[in-house]
Amino acid sequence: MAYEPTEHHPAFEEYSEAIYELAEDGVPVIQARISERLEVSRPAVSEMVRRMEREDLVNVKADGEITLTTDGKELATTIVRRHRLAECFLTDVLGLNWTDAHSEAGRWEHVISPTVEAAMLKALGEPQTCPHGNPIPGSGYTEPEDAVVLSMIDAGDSFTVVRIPEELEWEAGQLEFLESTGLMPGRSGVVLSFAPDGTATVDVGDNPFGVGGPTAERIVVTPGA
Amino acid sequence: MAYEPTEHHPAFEEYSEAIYELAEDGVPVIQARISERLEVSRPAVSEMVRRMEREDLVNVKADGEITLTTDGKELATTIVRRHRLAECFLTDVLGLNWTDAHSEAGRWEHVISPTVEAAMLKALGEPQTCPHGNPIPGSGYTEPEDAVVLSMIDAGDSFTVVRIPEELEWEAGQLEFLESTGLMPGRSGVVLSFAPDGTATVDVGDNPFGVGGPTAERIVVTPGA
DNA sequence: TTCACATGTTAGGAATGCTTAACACTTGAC
DNA sequence: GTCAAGTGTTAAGCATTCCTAACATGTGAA
Repeated sequence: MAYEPTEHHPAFEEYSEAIYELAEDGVPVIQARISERLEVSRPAVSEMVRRMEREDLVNVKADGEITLTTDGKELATTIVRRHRLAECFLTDVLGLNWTDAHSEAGRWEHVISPTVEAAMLKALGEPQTCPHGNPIPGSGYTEPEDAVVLSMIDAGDSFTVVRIPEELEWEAGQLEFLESTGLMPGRSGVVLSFAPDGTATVDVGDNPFGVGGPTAERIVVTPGA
Repeated sequence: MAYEPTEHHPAFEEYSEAIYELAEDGVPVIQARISERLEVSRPAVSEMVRRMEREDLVNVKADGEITLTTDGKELATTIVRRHRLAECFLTDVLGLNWTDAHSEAGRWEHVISPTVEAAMLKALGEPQTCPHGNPIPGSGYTEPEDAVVLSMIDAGDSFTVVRIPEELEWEAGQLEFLESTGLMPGRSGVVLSFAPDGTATVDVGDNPFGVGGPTAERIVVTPGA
């Protein structure tokens, strides 16, 4: 890796991760989106993108789209891998809930060394996804081919949750809600109905509850139980 | 706690910890010692001490000795506790060696939350010392009353290792050496001889080996096997 | 007594990463 | 065509934390 995390540029790690995850979520990777995801001003992003370009971590296309270079991708996948591994570890070994695990992992990802990463991977039995179903880079995980978003399921049909995209994890209260309702990877349920505004009413075993349209358009599921 | 670690002054945590450990090791707590332990310039320490004084984390006596205030002590014990807990966790749960655990913990101490701290404490069965035998603040640990430094043991007498002070952990290669020879807390051995320069030759089961004078004056042991 | 060494401080500067204010440009809606 | 919204940039500045160079001061040894 050209860029060494030990060089102490935590911001490069944070920005690379954000760029990687925006692309993963299918969001156009432009400065404005990074600004929102990281909750920093647009000038801050502008400056940081320029510096990352200078360090050959990203390229900026003529239309403003930002892509990771080989080095940038290596840095990003390292951080994302450590983040998701840490989430697994925090939930499985230390018993944290989703919300706590997510926010903790946001700090842990910057202090985990290759040694610890290897030890965690071994202790966890080489998991392929984080607790929310997002793939751990390098694990060889591939999403089921018939994966669709929840809003594509017909009313009355059943589904199985595949993953809660990173984008939703950043919305306040979202993880608490999803965990409390049981709408988590591996669980199956039925779409009871759709409201005109796109809100889905689903049942995953306990009580039926509503899932807002934008959320239903992001949660990835497979058809069938 | 008056000072909130979330206020993003990681240096305050580092300096408080250094001050706490210097005092614990019996080293006079002055700026020059902090400068050496943290490997930063003396002007940097001078400035930081002034800022910590302003934030009511430390007091500076007329003779230059630095003491932690109530708030400073609270911050320091929090960080030291997390550091030593992390060392236990990294060695016991993830199987790291002493050296790796020590350097990892130096980063982990700044990202461990109260939630994770509680979970680690539970997972480890409420340990009272770190792997090197140093007390975990708040655990209620008290050092054996007959504890002395290794250099005080008479040649020919046996001893049991109590702890490797933090001071030695910062010396390059020291932890590797001690771990490889088996000179670790709980292990017993015999002092075979002392050289005129203070070097001790000891045997803790395998092959006899020499321990330098300054090191022998710092390792804490109890007389007897 | 004098000199060296240790210690602390001042002054000036740099890197990182953030802010707000202001401006320029594009694009879609009307 | 115009206007508003969205996007990116420049400029100026601030907080944190470090650096080197230079200087002041105290203390112990020769």
